[in-house]
Amino acid sequence: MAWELCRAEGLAGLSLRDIARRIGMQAPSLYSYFDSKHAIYDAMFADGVREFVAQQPDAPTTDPVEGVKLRMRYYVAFCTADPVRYQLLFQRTIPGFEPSPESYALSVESLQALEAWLREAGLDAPGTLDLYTAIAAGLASQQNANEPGGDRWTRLIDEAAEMFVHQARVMKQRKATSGRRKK
Amino acid sequence: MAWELCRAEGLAGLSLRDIARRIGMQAPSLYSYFDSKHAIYDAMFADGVREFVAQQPDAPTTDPVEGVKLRMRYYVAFCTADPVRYQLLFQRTIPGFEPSPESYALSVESLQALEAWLREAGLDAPGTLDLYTAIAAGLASQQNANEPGGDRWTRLIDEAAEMFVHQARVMKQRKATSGRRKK
DNA sequence: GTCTATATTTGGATAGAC
DNA sequence: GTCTATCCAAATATAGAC
Repeated sequence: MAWELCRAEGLAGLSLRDIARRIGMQAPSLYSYFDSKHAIYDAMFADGVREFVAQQPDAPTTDPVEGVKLRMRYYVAFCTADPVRYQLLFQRTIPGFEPSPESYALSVESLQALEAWLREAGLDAPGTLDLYTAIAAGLASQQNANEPGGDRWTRLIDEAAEMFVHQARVMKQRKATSGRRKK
Repeated sequence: MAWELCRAEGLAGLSLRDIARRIGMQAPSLYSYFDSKHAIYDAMFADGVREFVAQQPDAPTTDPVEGVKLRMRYYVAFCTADPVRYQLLFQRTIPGFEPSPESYALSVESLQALEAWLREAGLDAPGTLDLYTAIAAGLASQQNANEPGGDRWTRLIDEAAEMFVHQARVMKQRKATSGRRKK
């Protein structure tokens, strides 16, 4: 079915009537497919995560800097391509909406995949994953909030990736050093 | 007047009735002070920016790492102390709301002050300011979205500050080098 | 300047014909 | 399964008494 159509548009302040009209239907027809408006949100949430995972490029763990650049570019492009989807999936500021456990599990999986990738790339000190998500989310968030459609922040991705990998290595080094010291 | 009271609570999905009740009034009484709900948003936006500026700590430009740590701690604490205020001021996802030119000017001023501070601290290569705001916003955004009230991201602030200053210096160095090369 | 009462609009959801 | 018609609740905003 073509529910993906409405995804590209928006829903933060959209009514069921608006959503329905965009896909050439009347509002009540939506209830043949979904129990409530939140069920629509949830389906879009799950759909968004699946698409994020499916289209994610393979990134080399043998060259962490290049790999992180690739991954960050993809993430930020995904977020800025559809700010409303970004809001639904990552900002979670839709009033009253929380994804169902099943949908949420999808996003947890995706995060674990990122964690595994970072480990494989040798970037696995505590806090490294969270630092990564903060940097990537920050670039996307600033771009969407202050200059949607522009590149004032997206053009910093490569520099940010280098910065992150450098810091991740420092963190790992510190961990090793303090570990030795403790022994 | 005590309109600041409602600021601490929330408004993303709040009605005028809710706002009014929190300050011990009835909804229509608000119209003695504001022309519309958006006018309330705008007043809260301006008020939030003013408070952000007023309470900002002095940070030493003589020790950029320490200064950035101080500033980032303050920014993230300000954002996480009141996620709804954060949404209103920095995420800008309140449906239909845009600050008035006068209110917006306040936030531009604040950003220019940050830029001036960074320059004074010697961190003034192109993109440095935007990298700073991305990192700070990313930490706040992730904390609020994924673990409101926790410290999973806030505890990374000092590390992030060190990382940022290091990168800012790299960027400045590169600029100087490429400048020489061009000459 | 604050209240009660109410107008007006809008949005989510249901009923029932086709 | 999609439509029209409609119900019901909630929200912004206004009118007018006090």
